[in-house]
Amino acid sequence: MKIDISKKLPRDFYLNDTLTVVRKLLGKIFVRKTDKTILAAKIVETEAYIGAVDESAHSFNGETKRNSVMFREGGRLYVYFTYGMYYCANVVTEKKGTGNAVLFRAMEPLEGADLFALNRFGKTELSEKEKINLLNGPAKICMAFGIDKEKNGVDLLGDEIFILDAPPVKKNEIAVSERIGISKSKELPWRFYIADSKFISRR
DNA sequence: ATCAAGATTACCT
DNA sequence: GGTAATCTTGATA
Repeated sequence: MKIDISKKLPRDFYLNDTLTVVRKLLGKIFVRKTDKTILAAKIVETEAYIGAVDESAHSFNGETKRNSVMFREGGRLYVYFTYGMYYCANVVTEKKGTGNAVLFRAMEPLEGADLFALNRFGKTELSEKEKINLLNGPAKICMAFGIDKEKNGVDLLGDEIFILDAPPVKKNEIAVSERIGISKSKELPWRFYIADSKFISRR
């Protein structure tokens, strides 16, 4: 797969309404470039977190040291540490000060399978089940891409981590549900995924 | 200063 | 389906 920088999503994409961005991100290509390697995957599952009304959003009680990136202008990566051992990655949305973001929950590997495999399982020969499990959870994505707190706040309009445009997923191919793994504001139907993808997280 | 909870995962029966 | 692992953060005192 060729990486065409001209297709990088522009700032305006991220400044749209969060519930628009959370759907439009489905099908887009998340990319991390390092010196010699390119990692790329198709986004197949996302969740919206909207600070003003969402008790489960990290930003709900206002800005803190941990969540400060959520309050910056849309288009940056918000990476947080949780459960003592995992990182999860979001993209910040909307204008500065709003405290909104979209969590990446699952992706389909496109480029860099060997490095994904090494980062996740310490080997390159994977079973079919392991191949499916490479990126099908928010912390798995960070493990596979090598994303940790060093990447918190990185601008997705830069050259290391960015998202490429791709044809939109048809509305009737997008499924909606309640979000996973939260205890507050559970009723909000803000999880979106490509209905027929094998690579979504479960539970 | 102390403490409980957590946007999870892997492994168990 | 159940739970241990593991530790930072934010809230409360």
